[in-house]
Amino acid sequence: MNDVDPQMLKGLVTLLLLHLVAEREDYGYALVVRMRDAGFGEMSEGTVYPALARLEQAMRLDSYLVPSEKGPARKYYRLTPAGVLELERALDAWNHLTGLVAGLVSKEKP
Amino acid sequence: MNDVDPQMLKGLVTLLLLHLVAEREDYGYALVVRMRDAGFGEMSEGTVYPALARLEQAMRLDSYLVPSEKGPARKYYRLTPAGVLELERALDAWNHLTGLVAGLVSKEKP
DNA sequence: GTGACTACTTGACAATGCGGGGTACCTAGG
DNA sequence: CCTAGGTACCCCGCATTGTCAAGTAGTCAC
Repeated sequence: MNDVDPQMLKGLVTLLLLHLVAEREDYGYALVVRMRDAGFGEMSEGTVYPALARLEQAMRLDSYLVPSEKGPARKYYRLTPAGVLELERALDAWNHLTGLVAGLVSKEKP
Repeated sequence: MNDVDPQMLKGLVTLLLLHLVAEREDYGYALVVRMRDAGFGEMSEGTVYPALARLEQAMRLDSYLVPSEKGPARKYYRLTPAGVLELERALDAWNHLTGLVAGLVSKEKP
């Protein structure tokens, strides 16, 4: 019932995609579905595909095509070593950020 | 020693500013300093002032000038009723978001 | 061949953080 | 006087990135 603020998603998509791919190599459309299932329903293909392309161009991911019985070939993504590092970095940044915010905001019930 | 990912800050500045002003009515420059002290050193005046202006234009904040002994007049900000609601909404969105991410990411120590 | 589902891509658009510069006021040092 | 520095505000251009809509294609069922 709750929407996620689109602006708050910025920079998070990277973290999410790297994490999902780290869990299991997958292709774009499936990643969209997995994010939808995880509660990020607002994140549509127009968000995910460009983000994947950026990550690939930045050498955090690489890809390989796998033919599908049901439709066009699927482009699977896999973490590069740089991608693994980037995932750690992004996770640290996220934890750091949530820590800071929690420290600020939770002054009403100490 | 850790930088905050600029992209992850998007949409969060609003929440932070509303929260800080809710804690204590304050003026722009002081808010910049308070954010710096809170660990958001990257958030410069170029970020805060426009954000405050946006919030005022959106009727979440209103402002009044107070002369200062040390420099130009200070523009103090105060929450409007809509600002209070917006703060709650932003806080809910933030908690919702961190909850979703935590649910996704913390599968390595269940 | 039409429709539906899968799958990827692209483009115009908008929001917003960042950096640098600009204005102005005051105090203190030379 | 004039310069430096701290306070305080504002604005512009830039880059990043999410959104929405449209487009291309393949497969399958009717």
